[in-house]
Amino acid sequence: MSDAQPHLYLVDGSSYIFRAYHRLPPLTNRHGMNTGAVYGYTAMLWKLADGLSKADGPTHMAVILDKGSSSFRNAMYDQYKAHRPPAPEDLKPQLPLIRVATRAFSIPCIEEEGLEADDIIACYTAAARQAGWKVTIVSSDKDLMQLIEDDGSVDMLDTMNDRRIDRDYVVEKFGVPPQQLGDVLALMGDSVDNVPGVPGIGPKTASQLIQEHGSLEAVLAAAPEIKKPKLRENLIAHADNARLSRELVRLVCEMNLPEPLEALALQNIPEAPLREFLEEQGWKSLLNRMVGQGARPSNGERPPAPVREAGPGAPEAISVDRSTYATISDAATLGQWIAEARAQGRVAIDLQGDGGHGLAEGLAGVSLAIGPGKAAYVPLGHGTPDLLNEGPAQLGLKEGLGLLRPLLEDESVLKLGHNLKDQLKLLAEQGIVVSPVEDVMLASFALDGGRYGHALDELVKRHFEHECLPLKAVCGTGQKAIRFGDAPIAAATEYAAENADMVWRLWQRLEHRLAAEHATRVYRLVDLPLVPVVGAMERDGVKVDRAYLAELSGTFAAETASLEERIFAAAGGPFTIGSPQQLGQVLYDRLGLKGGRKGKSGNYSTDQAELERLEADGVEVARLVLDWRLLTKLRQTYTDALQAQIDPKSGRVHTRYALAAAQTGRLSSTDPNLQNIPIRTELGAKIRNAFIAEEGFSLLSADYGQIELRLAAHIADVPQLKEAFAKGEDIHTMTAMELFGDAGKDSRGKAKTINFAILYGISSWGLAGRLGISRDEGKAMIDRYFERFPGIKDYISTTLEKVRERGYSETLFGRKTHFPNIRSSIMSLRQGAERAAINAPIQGTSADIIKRAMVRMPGALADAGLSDARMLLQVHDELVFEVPQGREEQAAEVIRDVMANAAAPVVTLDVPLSVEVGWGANWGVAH
DNA sequence: TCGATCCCGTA
DNA sequence: GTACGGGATCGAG
Repeated sequence: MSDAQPHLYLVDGSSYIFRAYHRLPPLTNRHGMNTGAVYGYTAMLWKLADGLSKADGPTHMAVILDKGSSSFRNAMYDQYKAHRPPAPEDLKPQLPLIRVATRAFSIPCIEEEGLEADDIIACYTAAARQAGWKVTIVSSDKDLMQLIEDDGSVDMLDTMNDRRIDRDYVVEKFGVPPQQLGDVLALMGDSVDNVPGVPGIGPKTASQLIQEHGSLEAVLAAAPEIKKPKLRENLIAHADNARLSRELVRLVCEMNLPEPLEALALQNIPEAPLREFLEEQGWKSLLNRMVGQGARPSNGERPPAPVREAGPGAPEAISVDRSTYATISDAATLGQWIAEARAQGRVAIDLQGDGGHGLAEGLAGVSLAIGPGKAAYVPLGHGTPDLLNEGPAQLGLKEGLGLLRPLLEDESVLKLGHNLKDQLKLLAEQGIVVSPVEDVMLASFALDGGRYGHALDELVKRHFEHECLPLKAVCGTGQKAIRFGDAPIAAATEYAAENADMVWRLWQRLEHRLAAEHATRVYRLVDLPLVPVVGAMERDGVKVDRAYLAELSGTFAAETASLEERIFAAAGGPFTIGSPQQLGQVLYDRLGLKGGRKGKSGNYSTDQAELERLEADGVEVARLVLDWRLLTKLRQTYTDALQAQIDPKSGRVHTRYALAAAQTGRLSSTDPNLQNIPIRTELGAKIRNAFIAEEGFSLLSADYGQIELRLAAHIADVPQLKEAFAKGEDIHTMTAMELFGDAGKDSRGKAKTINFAILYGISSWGLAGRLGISRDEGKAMIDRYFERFPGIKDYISTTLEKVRERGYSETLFGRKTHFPNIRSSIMSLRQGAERAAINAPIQGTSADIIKRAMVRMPGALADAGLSDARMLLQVHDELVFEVPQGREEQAAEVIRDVMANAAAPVVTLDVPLSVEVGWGANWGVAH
């Protein structure tokens, strides 16, 4: 190591320990004390000290801690950090251990009464800079980011997420450089430290304002001219709070250094005290690392890094010149391209529709790519046929598709596409069955699910840092939008050919990862084969009784009108009932009702729970509004909207299923969403009766009973649950008996709530809210549940451990869902990710199973001589079919069989899957 | 015309 | 507490 510039590492010990406590799994030392956080802390110090001889590693190091509970900021503002919950019980005894651990490393530990760690860090940073040293602050606290210097002389290291935080990071995250960060933080406030900020201003607005005006004072000065009324008022009314907040977030250095800089030199660490500490704690793995290494755990030997998969990797820079794309308007040229595609054995294709959603309205053209940058557009339906003008030179639809058909159907030529479902649907209408195919959207979904969206332009941006020509640049937007087929051919070529080009390049990049990252099974055996199946469901659509819906609409409307009158009478005048803002004002300001709860936008909450609370207090208008909401919701969202969605050509409703939208692997349904048709309320359930079978057919509904609980029983290996399912017992009753020793209505209801809470990633707070009990009672109930069903507890901890280590969860079939926030330093994000990570394997396995059933269904029906039976809808655990009358029993047998055995042979479940089947003239009676 | 927010329907 | 999509309102452009 040369005598280069000294480099001081300042470790923000207090904040580290809190974060470590929340994110690391609990760990018990040999005295039965939880030491997870201290262990994490020790491992971190180890790693840092290990950098002594490394480039950019520390030459000097100190740990800075908070001391005492109040600082000069409390004198400034007595509410500062007032709402901080006390440290969790099992963290408290760990706090003094930090000092012990730090001493064991012979690293100085600095704390000062009345000063927060942040201020001490600011002081040392200033002193070290003055001495010409480099400083790295080991923390992820945003307040400390104010200290970062543009020239790199001060940066931060977030060891939790293993990343350097520098000026660019701050600019990216907050929109301003570190020098202006304090102003942004002052505006946005901090609910954890109870820094007030300005109401209604969050990170986004704060950053925008400071960027615009340069400083907090400038923002406050300009406040009267700000256009947005709410923002203006808040800025003026809370200017003092903003200034106070500015002082609260300011880091101050008003102390003499308790230890001189030179005293912080990092030495080789003496072995004895460290060994003693590790032995005391019983941390064998760290002890073993010391063996033969001397005390300093360096000498090049690092513990093996956790196994991480490749991931999307760094973006690959590409150069794209859209002007080189070809437009093909004659048969000879197209023939040459087709020949070259044949020679390559693969071709990327993209179809351009004519308007409306997806490709429903017909074909404007086809683009092809036969290599990176080698792409062309074949217009087929541009311009409107016109007796006087010929329109643009192009191959006609018939001729063009005639030439392309042999290529598209050639089994020896691989067709690459993005979201091929919609394109294959359209070609199928022309009688062209494309095979074989690969879909980059689905490949990306299988590889990078949960990481980001899988739209083509987003994938291109992520993988190539390239911006695709947006469709609106070609077709415009809104009312003035034109059909793709009416766009100028030159622009259409740039857009369409680029898409095919990008598909080609993406497949090159994704293909090899499928096998390497074990995503092949989900991609090839589940999602890809589902494409034509779902395409057929969309094409077939479901018949809807328009007259019946219209009648319901009428009834609902009349009912709504009378409710409206009564609401206005009770409210003392008309207002927009549908506006939560106005409703809140009427209830709490005009009528003066008590107990209004305001959300962060400053409006009163008027959601169902609040209105029900008012209703219980005898407020009649609350009941009326609830009824009004139910009726308007049903009318607007269902009876009216559904009528509008009936395709005039088929008289049926053709929903569209998104295959790569839901993180867990579920399908989603849009335009209209047929996966949220009402059923729970009596009134809502009437809407299901509008879904009817074609003349001579019945609607048949088959749904899995409690599939997610069954999967939880299997995955978490809970003997009692598995046994109950095997015997066909009522699962919630069984749970109630286990938990409470009785299965009265009340107990069973509670048990049911807990069972669901488990699936959703339980928290004592959430359960308490749901059951209307205290948090402690909720906690006790969860503890009891874990005690009775230890498998569930193990499942949760091992799942989280795995996700933290690898970054993703997996279903029984190997579908991965990534959780980028699982190690976030922002608690709410992290906890959200944890709940989702607990739920994803269960919800995702259920999605895999029903998808496998769907893939097998058409063949199974055909084999049974039921090719007239059609699968129409999927609602997560339910499939809806149209079956010829008189064949219902037989179809039910086949369907039940396919669904119940859909996990096999890949996965053998310890619990049976039950399938309930019903049928009738409409969905309401079938379900 | 667009995005954010609130509210609410399903599994 | 999980996973979605969509309607209305509101405020901005």
